[in-house]
Amino acid sequence: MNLGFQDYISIKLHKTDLNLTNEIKSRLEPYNLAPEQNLIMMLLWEEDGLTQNQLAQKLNKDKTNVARMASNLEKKGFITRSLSIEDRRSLKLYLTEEGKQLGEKVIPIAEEFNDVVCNGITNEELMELERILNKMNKNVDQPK
Amino acid sequence: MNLGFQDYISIKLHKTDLNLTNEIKSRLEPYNLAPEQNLIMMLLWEEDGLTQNQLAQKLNKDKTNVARMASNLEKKGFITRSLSIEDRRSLKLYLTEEGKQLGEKVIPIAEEFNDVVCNGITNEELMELERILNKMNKNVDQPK
DNA sequence: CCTATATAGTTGCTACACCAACTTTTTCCA
DNA sequence: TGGAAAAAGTTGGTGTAGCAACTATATAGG
Repeated sequence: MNLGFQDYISIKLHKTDLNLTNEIKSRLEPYNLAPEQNLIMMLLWEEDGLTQNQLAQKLNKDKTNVARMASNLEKKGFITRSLSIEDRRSLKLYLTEEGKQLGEKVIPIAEEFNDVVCNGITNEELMELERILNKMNKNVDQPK
Repeated sequence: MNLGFQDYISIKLHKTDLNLTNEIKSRLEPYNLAPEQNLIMMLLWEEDGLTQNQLAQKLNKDKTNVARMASNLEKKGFITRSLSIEDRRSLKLYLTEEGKQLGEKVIPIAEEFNDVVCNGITNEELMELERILNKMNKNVDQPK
């Protein structure tokens, strides 16, 4: 076969991902929010009071990462963590007033970023892209 | 607009990238090679004697990462680093015998991985995917 | 019931990823 | 030609990312 470095689709994907991550990182910097911390906040803005475990599943991440990111968000004052009453093993994350207000500034930034990324790309292309990404995910079978 | 968490294309891309990275990571583990270290090796297997700076450009990465990865590869015995004669600021990386032999085992792994990722995906789809990724890269304008 | 197992979270470890600040050469031009 | 600016690497700092091993709680079966 003999593929060259440029021929690996995973490498191209990886580069694009890094590119996008860098861009959103710089856009969020003024708000003292790192990209992955923002993902947690986005989920909390949609539904307050999620546990770390629920977040880990939605984000598809190792629970250790979520724990550390949540800890950082708590230090920054955007959320509080309290033991769940139903299950005292788990921590529920709640937005602080500051965290709620942050959403009003940051959500528009995220939507604007999405617009920029999708500029000149049709809906059909986006759906095609999703379809292909899903195929790849299934192919490597890390079950989400 | 009010996008939900699931609607951001960059998030989907990111998840797929992490998925693929995890898979190749576990495949390379038996060879004592981390995914990004492997990218450096792939470039050296194509062309021995590249400088760290050249690698950083090809990989689209910060020079600090390349420096540390190269240092790790040196510790593992896969490469040596020597000052360039033409420009004594730069370090050239050369494969050791062990590094060369590693390629004969790892390149097939990488190609097999690529096959798995692309399973059930047509060439047209791959080209479409690349086209869209390129658009996104241009849109965020990190000039590659 | 009460131990075996599972689950939520934390800590320690390695590997990216980028920035800022620094050293050492090189280059450029006034 | 000599000093400013640029370029290649390194170091230190923060923020992911996943694994292994650990604590604490919850659940299930004998």
